[in-house]
Amino acid sequence: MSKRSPELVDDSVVECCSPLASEVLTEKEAHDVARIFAALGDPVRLRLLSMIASSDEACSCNLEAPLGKSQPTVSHHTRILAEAGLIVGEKRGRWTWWRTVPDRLEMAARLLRP
Amino acid sequence: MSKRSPELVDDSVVECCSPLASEVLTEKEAHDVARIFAALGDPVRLRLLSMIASSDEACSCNLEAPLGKSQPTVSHHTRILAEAGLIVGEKRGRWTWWRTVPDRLEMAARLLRP
DNA sequence: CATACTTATCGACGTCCGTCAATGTAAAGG
DNA sequence: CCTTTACATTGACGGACGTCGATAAGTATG
Repeated sequence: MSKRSPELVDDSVVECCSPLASEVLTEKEAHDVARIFAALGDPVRLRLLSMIASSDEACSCNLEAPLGKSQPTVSHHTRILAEAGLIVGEKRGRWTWWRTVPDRLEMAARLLRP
Repeated sequence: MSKRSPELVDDSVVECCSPLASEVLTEKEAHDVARIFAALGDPVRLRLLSMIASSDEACSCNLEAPLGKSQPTVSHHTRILAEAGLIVGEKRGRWTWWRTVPDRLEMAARLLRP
């Protein structure tokens, strides 16, 4: 999909982490989890994710205008969300349709709340 | 507590946000929430938070060594976590004791999971 | 007070991030 | 084919971030 850094966040993270409080994160766990939260740590990406989650499928063409960002910028952000495993894109005909990955959101939530 | 940017994340955020999916975040909501997730988006801060959460109170003196970071760096990170409302520090005697703020973690989790 | 100790702040450095114009790529429809 | 459409990638720029040494500010103890 991309030449450099196709690197998705390791899937083992999904299994790995019981709530933060139960045990101290290792360095690797912290690194992987941080990438997920970092993806959530930008206002534009949060609104992007929010838009996708609200209408359970969204194509990029509907995202640029409400965000007020350029097409490359939107593409950049969808990529980061996708690499964090929070959304997935499916190309159908002309458009790419984005959906959230509930398991991933669930997993992130589980880290914060027992 | 600090000369510049004592600016905590607006508390109204705690009320504001139903799950991401239910309604598209406004720009302000996204901005405030992003600061919280951004605070979680660094491996060192995650381990820091994890350590504090595990032993429900921790003093900075116990944090530097296991993190392998300098004292100013640890101080920097505790400050960011505190400004995000995720931890609070209490000065008792010589040391500052840090605790997590369960409501904040709960709120962040609620955004991700209905 | 003087000293030791703990934490916060400052200044500097290198790196990463968000942004966009320009360009590339791939598919659809004539 | 060629044009149009949708999206990705590149390159560049400014700003934010993580880090640490040095230093300041605050607090216990002699």
